[in-house]
Amino acid sequence: MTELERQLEILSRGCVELLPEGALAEQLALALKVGRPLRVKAGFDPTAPDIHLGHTVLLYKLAQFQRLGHEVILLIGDFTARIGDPTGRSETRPPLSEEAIRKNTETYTAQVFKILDPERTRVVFNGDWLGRFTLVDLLTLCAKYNVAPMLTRDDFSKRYKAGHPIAIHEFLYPLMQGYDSVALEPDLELGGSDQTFNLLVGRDLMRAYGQKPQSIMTMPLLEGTDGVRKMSKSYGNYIGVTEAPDGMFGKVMSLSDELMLRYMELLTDWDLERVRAEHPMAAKQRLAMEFVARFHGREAAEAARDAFVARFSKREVPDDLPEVNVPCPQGDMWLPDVLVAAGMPSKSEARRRIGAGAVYVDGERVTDEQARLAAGGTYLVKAGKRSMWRVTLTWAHG
RNA sequence: GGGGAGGUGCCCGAGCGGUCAAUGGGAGCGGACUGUAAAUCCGUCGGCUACGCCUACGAAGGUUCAAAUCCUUCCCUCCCCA
Repeated sequence: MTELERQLEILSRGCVELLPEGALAEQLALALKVGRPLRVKAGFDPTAPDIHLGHTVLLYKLAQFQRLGHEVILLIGDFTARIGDPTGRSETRPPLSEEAIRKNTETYTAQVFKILDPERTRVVFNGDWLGRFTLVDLLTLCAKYNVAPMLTRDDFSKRYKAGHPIAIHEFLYPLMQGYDSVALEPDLELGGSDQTFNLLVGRDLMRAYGQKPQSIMTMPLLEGTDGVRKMSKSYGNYIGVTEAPDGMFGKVMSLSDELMLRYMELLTDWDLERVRAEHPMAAKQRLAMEFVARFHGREAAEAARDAFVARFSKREVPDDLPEVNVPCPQGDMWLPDVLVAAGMPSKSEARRRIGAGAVYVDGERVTDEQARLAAGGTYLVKAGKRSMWRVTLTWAHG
């Protein structure tokens, strides 16, 4: 396999589209011949405070470029975030405050370098040039694009036909994003598959400004832990990169087998054929380790795995059990009251769990709703697979 | 500007004077089976030591022995015409 083939294989893994066809191969061939790395741009609007695994699909791809020696430009859309990308929206986005953007930018950049090599990443902010745009600059920019292609976009055309408002500035979003490419002159821009239109506008604008148009690589939007909808905080199906090791490990372990392969495809460079031959659980543990290590380090990953295996595979009692101290005004306490004190949302819920046979005290299943625990003792209380505490009933005068 | 429809539990969505804490589906939760997977099956899904009581059907009032269901006002969504 030649170096060109090797790079092409790594880089094209998982991606949805490479436009125009064959462009990347040509660019790579030239880059290798001349010894000049490709300049790759990817933009992120700091519209949310934290990033999740879904965002890291692009970052991982950028890291792959880096490892092959290419130049990565990470564009922070601090200016474009103020408008908000209208892509896929059925209505105008509310604008973000500068304050929120600034804060998000901080956390973003911190989290991004868990994946990217900071030494080899150029971070730029589009506020640096878009913030200085004059009206003349803007008019020049606008003169280089047409309304017609804007209206062919699915989201805009739906809104237009339905008579829903499209604010003029929403047309400006793709133009500004495209202008970023004019300002940075990348060889290739990487984006989510929902960004295809915006990325193509970048090509058109570069051409219009007399530059060599960038090629385009789009990546799929990662499915969330439900395996259906795209990963998103608002769907609650996400794995955040700042999540605690144990929680992250557990979430990965509960992915379906099929989804696990999808995550591996997009977020690792592992040989999927080989993974398929493995026991799915072993493979999943490896993936969980990989993610935890990526964001929290090797040691944390090992600890998370050990805790997981002990707790769920061997069903041992974890040693970091939450300790709960419950003041007990009498000689003993009604079990549902104890459960509520430990963290159950309500006594009704506690009684339901007892009735369902989910409650164990010191390893013994309790099915009697009227059960009471004596004050002064410490008990191992379990109320379903995810709720377990070490409860101490402290005798206290009421 | 004119006309019409509607706001119900986490979500979707029935109910249109009592038998409604409110059918059904989804999500969630628990149990069984497991690899804390998927699939499947069963159960549960406002609160309260409960064959009863309290709080709930956009908000506030009102009519009734009795209202999610009727009336009034208000708030908010959506659709059609111009």
